[in-house]
This record gives sequence, C-alpha cells and structure tokens, in this order.
Amino acid sequence: MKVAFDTSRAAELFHALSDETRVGILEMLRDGEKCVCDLQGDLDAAQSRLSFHLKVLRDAGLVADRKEGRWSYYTIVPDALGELHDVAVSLQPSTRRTLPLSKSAGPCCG
Amino acid sequence: MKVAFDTSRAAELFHALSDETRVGILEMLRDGEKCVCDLQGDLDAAQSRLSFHLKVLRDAGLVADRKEGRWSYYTIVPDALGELHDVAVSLQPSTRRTLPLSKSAGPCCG
DNA sequence: CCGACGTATCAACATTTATTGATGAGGAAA
DNA sequence: TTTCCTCATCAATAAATGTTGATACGTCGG
Repeated sequence: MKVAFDTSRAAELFHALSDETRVGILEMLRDGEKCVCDLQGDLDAAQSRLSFHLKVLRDAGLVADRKEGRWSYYTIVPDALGELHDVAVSLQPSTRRTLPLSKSAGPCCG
Repeated sequence: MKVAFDTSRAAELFHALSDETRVGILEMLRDGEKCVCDLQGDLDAAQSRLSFHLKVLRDAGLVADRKEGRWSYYTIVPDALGELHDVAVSLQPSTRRTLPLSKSAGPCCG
C-alpha cells in the first residue's frame, strides 16, 4: 500500500512553517486578507524582515499575493493547508503496524 | 474566539520536520518500531547523521526511544502527530473571514 | 514633475543547522 | 578480559538561513 505522499514536498511545506514569525503570519491571515503593513503592525517586525518571510511562504505556495495600488495583500492558499493536513494524517502510525516484539527470532539488523 | 494554539510549539514541530531525512524517518516509523540500523539501511544515511536527526525528532517530542541490549528502538509519539494535525486544522482559514473588499472605506494601514 | 509612501530586493553580517570523521560508552559474545 | 557491535556525542567545517540597513521600483497626491 503506497502512501500518497511526496517526502520532499512535505519537507518543503514544513520548512516554510519552521519559523515562529511565519506561523504568526499564517495565524493572522486565517481571518482574511492582509496587507504587509497590517502584519507589520501586529507582529512586531521590520518591513524587510516581513517581506523576507512572506517570500518564503509564497515560494512554498502557502500564501498568495495580490497587488492593488501601492499595497500588497496576502492570503492563505487553502489547498496548501490541505496538503499539510494530509501529510499530518499520513504520518500517523498505521493501525496495521509491526508489533514491537514481533521479531522474536532475534533483534533487528538480521 | 481564541485559537487553542501555541505559535512557538507549532514552529518547533514544523522545524523538526523541515528536513527530508527526518520526514523519511517518520515515514518508516509509521509501520512500527525500528532500530537505528534498520533506518540506516533503508534511508541511505551515515550512522552519525541519522543519530543527529533522530535527536532532533526526539527533542521535539515526535519520536521516543527504547534501549534493548545494544539496540535503540524508535517509535512515533502519536500525541505529537495529533498536535501537528490540530495545528494544520487550526491554520485553515476561518469560515467567518474578513472579505477581501470589506475595507471599502479605503485601503489598509488606516 | 516632485516628494512621500508601501513594498521588494540586495549586500553584509551573524546565527543556526547539517555533514563528516573520530572518539567513547555500554552491552554481548568469545 | 578482550574484542566486537550498536549507538551517541563531539569537534571541525561547510552550508543554509535570518537580520539589518540601504537602495530601488512602482504608485499616489500635490
């Protein structure tokens, strides 16, 4: 039973979220579109720093941006969070698992 | 409505999984306990490298180890994957979200 | 056209993380 | 006891990542 699962894509998603600032950004975007200056206010981050982290999220496909006048608005990409969710589920131990002591004929490394 | 959500814990979990080797380890552990040498065989990793990544996963609480004779057996900690799952769900955009054009009185940065 | 604004990008630097090879600790077999 | 096996840890180095301040680019208001 092959797992519908791309290891490197999974790592890419996790990597994009491996920073507290970036998780904070997603938390804020949870309830709708925000421009950079909104985020800058709530998180306490310099503009270039925020821009950097937004780029990381964008490159991973977790957020999308939209330009309007001089502002950039960011939103969550729901599909990407769907992927994340699927990975979290896929990693859960399978019910049909090798029992700890099933190797009674001797230890591992046969 | 406060989100049951610890940003720094979330980042910690994601960080631990932000590496392809470590995701690969969890994939293998999905179907049961494995000793380091088992992992070493299937993933193609030097022993000290594997030990390093296992430590990262262990420090994040994602795996647990058990010593038996000269072997160390590793297993997934289901609760940690539960946390991961919860975070993935929590990050999904709320249904009650700010509409993109709800700020009709003018752009952001009030 | 000019200056202010919002944002992206860049260069330089600091910090963190990963890899490798060597060493050490504890258990097991002879 | 001696030696081998499995694994953890360390030191050194390499590579990736995050931060800061400066600069550049497009847009808007005057």
